Amino acid sequence: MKTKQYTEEQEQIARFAKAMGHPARMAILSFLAKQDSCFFGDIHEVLPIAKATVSQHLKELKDAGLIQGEIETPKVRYCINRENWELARKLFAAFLGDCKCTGTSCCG
Amino acid sequence: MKTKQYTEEQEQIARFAKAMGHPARMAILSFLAKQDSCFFGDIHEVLPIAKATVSQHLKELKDAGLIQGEIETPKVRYCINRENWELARKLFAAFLGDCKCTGTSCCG
DNA sequence: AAGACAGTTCGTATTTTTGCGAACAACAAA
DNA sequence: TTTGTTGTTCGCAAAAATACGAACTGTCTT
Repeated sequence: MKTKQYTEEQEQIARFAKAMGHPARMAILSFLAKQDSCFFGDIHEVLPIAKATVSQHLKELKDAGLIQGEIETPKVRYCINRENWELARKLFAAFLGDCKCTGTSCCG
Repeated sequence: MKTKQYTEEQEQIARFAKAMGHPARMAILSFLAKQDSCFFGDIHEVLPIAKATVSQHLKELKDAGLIQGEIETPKVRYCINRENWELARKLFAAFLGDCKCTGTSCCG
């Protein structure tokens, strides 16, 4: 049907997935997931990109809800947003675990 | 370090995530995951976008390895690529299940 | 007041993504 | 041979993503 939009769940997973859809952002998330928290500078240090670009990627991850940051003058502390991280974990697990394809009439 | 690249795992998750990072593609994957397989026309029918656009999204999902398609003249049958789907399931589960953040020194 | 420090924001350039209609290809049916 | 059916590909336009240096903000330190 041409009128129907996408479900809220599809859009939410797409939002999370889009945020995770860049190697630099995956590296940031990996780095943050390994510890309780860290500063912008620590993140910048392990990435091969300019600080302005790091800042932009952090903003996107924050907008997607996967991380959060707070000023700890003169630095900025970033960490995983545990609540949404858990939501993402559940959504991806449910979605990817729900394939009905048996292969019996499948391509290949 | 400015010289290091991203890990293969980070790039692989990013590839899958990028493919899933659009509502239309999530809708396609949802639709395909519900059944063994279906034709292009069935997919086009449930999406609010032009067939050329649907074809493009299908191509991206295929390039990412999440689906596969085969000609069944005069139609084209699409289905989930079970092998990579399972790989994606494992990668996302491992990644999202591996957060060390305790909240003890976390923002918020 | 002047610097130094830690990040963010701005302006800009390049590339990629998204979307569509029109044209096309392949094949079956009339 | 002409027509119809099913999708893909092409060409284009608009929007978004990516990346960077320069400039800026706010807060300490001197």
